[in-house]
Order: sequence, then C-alpha cells, then structure tokens
Amino acid sequence: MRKRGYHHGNLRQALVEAAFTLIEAKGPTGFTLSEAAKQAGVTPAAVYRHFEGREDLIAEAARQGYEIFADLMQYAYDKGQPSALASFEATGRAYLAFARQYPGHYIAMFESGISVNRTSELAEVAARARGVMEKAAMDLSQHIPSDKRPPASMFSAHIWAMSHGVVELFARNSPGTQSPFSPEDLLESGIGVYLRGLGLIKPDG
Amino acid sequence: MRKRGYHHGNLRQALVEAAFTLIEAKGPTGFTLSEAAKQAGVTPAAVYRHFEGREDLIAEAARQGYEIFADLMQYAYDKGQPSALASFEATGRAYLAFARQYPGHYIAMFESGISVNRTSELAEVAARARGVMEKAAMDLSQHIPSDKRPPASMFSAHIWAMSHGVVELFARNSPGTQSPFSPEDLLESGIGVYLRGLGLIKPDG
DNA sequence: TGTACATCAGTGAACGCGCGTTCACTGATGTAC
DNA sequence: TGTACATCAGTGAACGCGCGTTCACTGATGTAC
Repeated sequence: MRKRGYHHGNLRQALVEAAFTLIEAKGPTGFTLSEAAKQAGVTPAAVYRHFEGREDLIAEAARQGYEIFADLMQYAYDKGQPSALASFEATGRAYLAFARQYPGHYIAMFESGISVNRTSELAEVAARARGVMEKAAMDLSQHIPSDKRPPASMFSAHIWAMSHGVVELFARNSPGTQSPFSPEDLLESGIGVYLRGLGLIKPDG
Repeated sequence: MRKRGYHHGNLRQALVEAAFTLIEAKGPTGFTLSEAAKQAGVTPAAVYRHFEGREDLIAEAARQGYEIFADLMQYAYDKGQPSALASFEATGRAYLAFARQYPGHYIAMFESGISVNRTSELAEVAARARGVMEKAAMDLSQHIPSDKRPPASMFSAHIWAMSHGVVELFARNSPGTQSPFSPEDLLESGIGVYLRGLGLIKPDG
C-alpha cells in the first residue's frame, strides 16, 4: 500500500524508474530531470533531495542496471555448471535477454555516455559483470589445446562485441532492422559458429 | 582560395563539416545547430538557407557518411578480387578503418538516432553499403558445402554485429576500454575464429 | 495518551541559459543591355 | 566597358520554450517527555 501525501514515500526509486521509462522511450538524449520529476508526480526541485543532479540520477540508473545484469549473468553461469559450455551459452542468452527485458537499463548503461569510472560503486559492479563473462570464457577456453588458445579476455571480448552489436543493430529500430532473423537466432548462431571456430563444439553440432 | 565576405561561398558543406566535428567531440546529443553555425562563422539563421532544420543537417551528415562508407567498402571488395576470402577480409578491415578515420560520420550514421528511411536518398546509399557487405559474404559462402551453409544475410549480419560491437565497446571511451587488445586485433582475430568455424580457413590458418 | 518540537522531504517562484526557429532586412554578386 | 536591376545568401533582433539549478519556505512525520 503506497502512501501518497505531502511526502512521497519512495521518491528516490520512483525517479530512477521514471528515468528508465523515459530513457527507453526517447533515448538518453530525450531524458530530462524535469520530466522524470513530473512523471513521479513531484516538482523538479524535489529531485535534489535525492540526487546531486541530472548526471547523478542517470549514473544511479546505470548502476542498478549493472547490478541486475551482473546478477542475471551470474545466475546463468551457475545454472550451466558444471559444464563450461553450458555456462557459457547460458550467459550469452542471458545477455540478450537482459537487453530485451530491460532496454532502459541497457541504454543507461551503454549509451548514456556516463563513464563506468564515475564512481567506485559503479566501477565495481561493472567489473563484477565483466568478471562473470570472463570467467565463463576462461572455463571454456581450458578445453582448447593451449597452443591455439586465445587469451580468455580476448575470447570474451569477441562474444561481448557480437552480443552488443546484435543488440544495437538488430534488436532496435536501427539500420539493420530489415534483417529477417530474430536477434536471438542471430546471436545464438553467431556464437555457435564462433565456438566451432575454436574447436569447442563439433563441426556439425 | 576561399572567398570570405558577406557570402560564405560554400556554407552548406562547411556546416556539414562542423557537424562532424561537433558530433565527434560531444556525441549526437551535444550537437547543436547554433554551435555548428557559429563554427562556420555564420548566424544560426543562415543555416535555414541550406537545410530545413537541425534534423535535416544531421541527416545530410549521415548521408555523406554512408556515401564514403559504401565507397570504401566497394573499394576494399574490388581490391580483394578475385579471391572471395581476400575481398571479405578487406571489407572487414575497411569497416574498422572507416569507424576510426571518420568517427563523426560513423556516429552520425549509427548513433544519432536518425532513421535510414528518413529520405529515399539516405535509404539508397545505406542499402548500397549493406549490399557490398552482403555480396562479400555471399561470394565467400559459396565455398561452404551447401548443407552447412548459413544464409549469406545471416553470415554478413554476424560480421556486421561483431564489427559494430568492437567499435562501440573497444574503439571509444566506453565500458570495455580496459581491454589490452587493439580494436584492429580484436576484430581481425574475431573474424578469423568465425571463419574457421565456417570451415572457410584452415584450423591452424 | 497528548503535546511540543526537531527533522527534513516536499513546494513554488525565480534565475539565467542556450536552444531552434521566424522575420523583415540588407548588401554582395552576377547578368542584361 | 559601364550602369540598372534581379537574385538570394547572409544579418540581427526577437520569440517562446524547456532546461537544470537555487532558494527561502512550509507542512507532514516521528520522537521526547
């Protein structure tokens, strides 16, 4: 039961959620502090009781996004264990699922222009998320003969790049919209080919 | 020799170039018509002799970007001929080279939020660029046994996604900046693994 | 349980700013004769 | 070659707008006694 009087009760979080909605609808450009306040039913000045300003609000939105993201990746990883391959593939699917399910979060994290090094809190949670991706890659790369094994951080960078590219180009109203394939199919098949290239799954697998 | 009096001489192009500079420096968000005018040494109102408004100017910047992009891709393709593999790899390198050499153009094309379907001119040149990528993929996929050959448009979408992802995550001041690998190495190795996955280059190639 | 009071999350008015856009204008350029 | 004139790319002032931010304030809440 929400209280709604002079005091909002949970304005801070309401503002963050308004930010997600606005960022999702209009992009990081379209997001304004005033409109977020309005959507939360509050004067723009009230925002300053909870955030230092516009940037700080966006940074908090990004932080929450990374938090969820890291949790989902960790969960996917755990669920795939003890198979390195299953864990790896699960994190790939989790990546795309996150981008689709939390578009506002995703945009705040990757397209809002705020630096991951803005605060130590933000840097830490981003590092945690990246850590899961790298762990998954590391585990899996143990199965590659060491002489032809790429560094795990390169491996995970490739997958991250392809995932991000699929999201940006094919999971939005972007240039590649025309594609007859769903982002999910595109990413899954792309990762499949890549893993075959590393000899990690069978040629006809 | 430039003429510089009451009449600018080539204001239209000067404005487009100011747009590239500003977009590169401050992102599509930071770009303002007024500042572009100022940078071209002209009153904001003068812009309206050449463009319908802010959006129209950005769209022209994007169009010129696609024009250069399509030309570079075509050139790379031609240069690799008659080898399908050489053509393909050359277009991959050309993609990244374009993104690095023309960051303002790249951002106007892919991050400014203008739709490729805004005008037929823009749609056409974008289609031309995509056409080269797909042709390169198509040629190369002829070398894959037809039973395990993915559709060329999927193939090219994978490469495009990885290329775009590398640009966005590792060739800018973005989340992945930490990576110890250069974007060029990352993309080249990523495409290499991918092609190996398709059986298009030797396992130890 | 009731009262006095401190706390602090909100208000609302005001600010200066730069934005995109419009308008009547002006003055440089180029062409006709 | 010189003059009259049409063209049109620029000016500069003005507009309304929404922005982020500040400030003194007010009124709801929660606590001490």
